[in-house]
Amino acid sequence: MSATQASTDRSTAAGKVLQILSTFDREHQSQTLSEIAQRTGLALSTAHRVVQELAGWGALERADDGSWHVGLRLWEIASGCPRTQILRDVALPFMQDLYEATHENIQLAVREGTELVFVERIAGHRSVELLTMVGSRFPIGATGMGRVLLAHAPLDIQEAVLDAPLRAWTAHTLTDPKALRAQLDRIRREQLIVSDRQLSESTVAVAAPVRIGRTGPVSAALGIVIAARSASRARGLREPLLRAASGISDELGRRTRTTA
Amino acid sequence: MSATQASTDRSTAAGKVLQILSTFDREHQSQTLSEIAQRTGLALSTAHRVVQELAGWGALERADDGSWHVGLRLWEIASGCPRTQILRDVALPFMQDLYEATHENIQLAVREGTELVFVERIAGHRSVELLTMVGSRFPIGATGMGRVLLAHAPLDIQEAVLDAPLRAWTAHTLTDPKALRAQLDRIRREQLIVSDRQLSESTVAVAAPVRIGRTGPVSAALGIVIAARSASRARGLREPLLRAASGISDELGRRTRTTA
DNA sequence: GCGGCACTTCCGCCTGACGGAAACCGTGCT
DNA sequence: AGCACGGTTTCCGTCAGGCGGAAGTGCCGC
Repeated sequence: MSATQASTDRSTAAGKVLQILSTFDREHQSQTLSEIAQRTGLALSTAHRVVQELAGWGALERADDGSWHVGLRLWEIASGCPRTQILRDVALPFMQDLYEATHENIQLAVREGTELVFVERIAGHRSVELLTMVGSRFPIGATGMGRVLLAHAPLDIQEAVLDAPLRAWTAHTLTDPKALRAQLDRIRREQLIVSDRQLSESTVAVAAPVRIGRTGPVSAALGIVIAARSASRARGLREPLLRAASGISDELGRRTRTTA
Repeated sequence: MSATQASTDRSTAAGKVLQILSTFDREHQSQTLSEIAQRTGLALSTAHRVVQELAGWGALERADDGSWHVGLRLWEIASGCPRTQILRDVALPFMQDLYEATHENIQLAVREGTELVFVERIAGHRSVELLTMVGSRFPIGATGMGRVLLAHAPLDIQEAVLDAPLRAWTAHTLTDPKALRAQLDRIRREQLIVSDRQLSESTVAVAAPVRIGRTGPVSAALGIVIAARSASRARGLREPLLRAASGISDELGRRTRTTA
């Protein structure tokens, strides 16, 4: 009976729903029933039944070509996720202003575990091509924004990241734990980081922490990403970035105080 | 069989997951286990088990005070919802420009059934207080943006809305089906609507359809919402709104062509 | 027509979900 | 301290609902 499912053991009913939903990741936003069955390891008939049920609820929708994708209803529910919603509501106007002042890519991200998740982004037509999009994940050590979050993360997280080998995304990526540790110290001192071509050869980022209230815990990172060829502009972005970040922090503090 | 499952039949396993997720609506973004059990009608122990499982997966998260809310993982998956994602990706830069030109509330919405769902919004610090937020639903007949979508919806939807009694949200809301029908005609002719205090006494909206390609099906509505007291400005917003809407339409057409 | 593919439906076996009940907290009141 | 209470967690016997193999359907393309 179901002998060899060592690590793939997801036999609970709720688990099946989650398994199926999880297949709809960045690379597979739209897939056929058989793909779903394949990727989850479920029997076709089982996948079919669950998918039908999810569809009946609006959690999945079917495209004209017969493939499935995440439905509007699920998006609605999920868009109420407080981690992102409060943050977005509060941050957007500030990001707005920042964009208007700089016309560069403005990004907002939170930490989950040892990864960075992008929550919101403002970009004009003619901005740099970015690897990142809303909802995508990156290892926390690889980007300026990630390092900001890492610098303020619980110690066990920091150690975990520093102990693991650091991947070199570009020729400039810091891979020496010592150097990274020093950089984290500096972030804590200066509340800011200028990150030069760490994730991609063509981009430079400036990033700062967003807190809950002026001195509260760090809940997100705000960053500006510019083309590496105009790296000289980075210096001028520090001031507006810090202003925006502390504006968001203050507003977050105000809201959570009254809410709680 | 399965004869009389009128409304109370929610006995499937996947159903329980969905029932629970559905409780996390606009008004209940954060709730305790007992609330969930109550609102779903599930036994406490059952709710507990399922919630635990969802939490194990990151679909739900627990706040410091012990209450539950939607988790980041679910948000990530759902943020891949094509209906909203493609739209947002394409539309944001244009909404951006539009905001910069007008400094008013810029909103983007899609239709689902006979309802309007807000997908994205750009708003400055000092903008009008709005009833709407990203992810919220409204009856499609009540707003300018909704009527734009209604005007281009399948006929059965149109009839369904026109046949049902129209709620008067304000003293100015159109409630006569004849008048509404005329307005829909006009929207189709002019590709634009100025909607005067239909949903709230304090706001006026200008809205236009967003298509897939220049002549494709209408997939969303783009709108600008301003304070009713500055209604005179509405006229000047028509041009930029139409420009932005057709910009988005063109870009959408381009992308879906290459993707498909 | 025929084989192949992707999806849908059927149905009997059996497992994993169900929920009542009881234990386990933390908190506030006396 | 003792107690009562609301919310949460664990346990476990019963049994209904999920499971998936297999057969049926519909749709190409050869």
